[in-house]
Amino acid sequence: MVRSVDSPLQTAKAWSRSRRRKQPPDGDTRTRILDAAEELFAGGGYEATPTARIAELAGVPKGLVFHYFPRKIDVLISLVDERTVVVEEEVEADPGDAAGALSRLARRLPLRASPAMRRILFREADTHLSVRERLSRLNAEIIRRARFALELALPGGRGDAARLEAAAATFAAVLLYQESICLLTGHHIDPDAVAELIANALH
Amino acid sequence: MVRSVDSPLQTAKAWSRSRRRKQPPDGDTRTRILDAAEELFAGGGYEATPTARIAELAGVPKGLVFHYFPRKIDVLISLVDERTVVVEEEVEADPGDAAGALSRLARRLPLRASPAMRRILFREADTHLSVRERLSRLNAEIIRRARFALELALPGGRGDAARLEAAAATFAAVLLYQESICLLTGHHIDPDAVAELIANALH
Amino acid sequence: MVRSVDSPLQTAKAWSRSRRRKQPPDGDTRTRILDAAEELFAGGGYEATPTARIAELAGVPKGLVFHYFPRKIDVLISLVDERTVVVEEEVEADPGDAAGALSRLARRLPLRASPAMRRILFREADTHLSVRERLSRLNAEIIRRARFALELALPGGRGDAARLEAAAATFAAVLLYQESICLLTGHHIDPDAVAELIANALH
Amino acid sequence: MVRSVDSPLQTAKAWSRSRRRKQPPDGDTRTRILDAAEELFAGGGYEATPTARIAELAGVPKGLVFHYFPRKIDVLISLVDERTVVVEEEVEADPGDAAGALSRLARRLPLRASPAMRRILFREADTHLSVRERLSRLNAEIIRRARFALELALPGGRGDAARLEAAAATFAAVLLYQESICLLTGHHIDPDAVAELIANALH
DNA sequence: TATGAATGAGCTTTCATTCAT
DNA sequence: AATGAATGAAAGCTCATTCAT
Repeated sequence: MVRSVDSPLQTAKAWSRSRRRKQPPDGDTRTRILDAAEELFAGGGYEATPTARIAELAGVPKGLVFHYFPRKIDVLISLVDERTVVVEEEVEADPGDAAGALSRLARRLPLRASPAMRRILFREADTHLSVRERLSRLNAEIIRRARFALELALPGGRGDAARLEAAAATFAAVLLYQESICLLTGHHIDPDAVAELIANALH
Repeated sequence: MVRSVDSPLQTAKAWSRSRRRKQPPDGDTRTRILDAAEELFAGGGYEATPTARIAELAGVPKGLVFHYFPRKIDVLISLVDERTVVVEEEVEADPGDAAGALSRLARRLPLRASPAMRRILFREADTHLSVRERLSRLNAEIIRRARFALELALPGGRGDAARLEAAAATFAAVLLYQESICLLTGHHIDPDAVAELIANALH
Repeated sequence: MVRSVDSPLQTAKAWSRSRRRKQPPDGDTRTRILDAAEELFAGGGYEATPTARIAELAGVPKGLVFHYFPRKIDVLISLVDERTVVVEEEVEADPGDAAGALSRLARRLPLRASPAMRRILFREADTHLSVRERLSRLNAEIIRRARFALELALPGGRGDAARLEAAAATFAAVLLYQESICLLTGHHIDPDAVAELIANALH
Repeated sequence: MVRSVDSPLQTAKAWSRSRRRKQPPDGDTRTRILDAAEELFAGGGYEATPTARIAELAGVPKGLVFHYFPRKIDVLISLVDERTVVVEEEVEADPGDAAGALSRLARRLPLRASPAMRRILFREADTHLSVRERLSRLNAEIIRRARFALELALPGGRGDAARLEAAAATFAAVLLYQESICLLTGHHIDPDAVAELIANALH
């Protein structure tokens, strides 16, 4: 069964609840290590997190972490690899309602990842290539979908391609960073309002 | 279109040239240490940069770094404190031209900081409170100015306050993170296009 | 007069010989570290002894010291905690012979500790609270025993309580510091002579 | 004018009051450095006191300390040399009253030194030879005087020489360390009571 | 005499990683 | 798979001492 991500605004608590239901009671050792790393990387950052604390939080001996993940960076790589899935599937169009389509995109990012993993994805993007690539694909996918939604709603002008591209990229940027912005500056942005805004802008 | 020297997109080299001309000669050892730290923090991140490498790049003995900055974090704090100035001054209004005003805001962020310092500001926001606060103030100032520019151009509707706020916040988010997005994902966003987009959206 | 093996004046070499025979084999790495620390702390003092030299003398890598003792001070604390036992048990009285009882107390301090540990106990008393507390308890115990020995030998006067207390405290002070005095000033004090002296004084 | 030390129990506050009266308002630079060192060495110990903190407390630049005292150890040496004077002068005898003579000795140690300096003398005895020597001389002088006081009061037996020596040494040990004992263990010893005790013991 | 920047050796401590069991 | 002791390189930081001014 697929982990659904109903909204980028889903809380961390709700996420872990939904995950825990589908897994063995405490999860196997490898999973517990990744769980611990996810929490710690999201909280204090990859560099500032010693492997010893990962092991401690996971409740496993220190040496075991290196049994599953030969180098520390492999924990991060595995985390991103296994716990951030960029969903690249086709979506049905809705010719009449660009704002609605964007709004849906905002509420359901093409990304299966916990809030913690989203944070890691943004924060550790320059720690390792694999993280950056994942983020890049996510960004591209959001842009692709936003462009698709907007194209249908537009009469199809000529020089409008550039504006459309800018609109899609803007929408992606806001979606990706609204969470970080809110965490860092306390300033909340309503994705639906942005969706409507962008859709309006192209009329 | 040509990027002016004042643009946030000016190169690192151009920045340091312009700064050196006007900074007081406050003993260049401390300055060299900060220069080195600025470069290294921007490149590899605060946590991943040993003080020894800062000293090495600055061409000073290791101990001297701690003469000026008792703790490593003080280097970061001083850097942000002294090299990122959020400009909070009044700007002239231009009632007729919201897009132009936003465009000008994009080209001339209310922030005096080198590209490297901007990178540090965004990247190390959760490393220390002082960085987060500076970023927060910058974000608030951009929103304030964007709101101001848009207000004048609007007929002055009733329930439009929320839309206006969302537009301003969106604009700020994109401006702040366009540079990071570009670096991380390679996807470039044209600030002028975003300015026009946002302005259009509110008509 | 021959110093018995139980005497506080037994040599360091004799002590370690006797200990090694009966100590449980509790992983000898930790023990070797403590042995080395005991020797070095006694010789040059806690502050003047680098952990690196402890490791070196113990024949273990530097990092291992911190595996067992997270902070340097923990080595001292553990040393005092595990290697200085203040014996607080009841002793049989000897009503007729106060001098003899004191003499026995002098020869057999209510303290199980090597000469080196005794030195550390006295020298590092203001380095850490735990050391001071141990020394305090030792002092109190000697006083308690001395008072007990003297009480029996006294006819049981009225205002003699104060004199008795002073005598006991004096005896304790001399016993505790005779070793230090001898080391520092070269002046030797015979505990037996002091015992006889104090006993006589109360008649 | 000579600094009088009326009693080993004179408080630190009283001492500094009496000294300040006879000196120029803040004392010259060298004096201020020694004052600061005296306070810090007494408080935290020689090894644990950085020269920088001495300078700071003295209110002089760091470099100046090394102008007056080329090596850190010279501060300690000068302190002991100049601020602990062992008084080796003849005293009038009082044939009838051994207890009184000892009591007077206790109240007026043959040592001109502040309480802080006394603490330094005992604590840093194995830090440097010159300190140890000073302590040794002080001990010897106390013993000499105690012996002198006791000799007169005794009938003058033959084998009593050893007992007399032990008594004198005991008295010295208690006097020297009563202050330390009190500080470390909180156990107070009344010098007068000890004086009477020792005097009684030899009858 | 006064000053504080400069120097570098050495300190405590951290940590990724290895390894024997 | 599991365990935690072992390892040593390197980190942040301290500090006595020097030196140019």
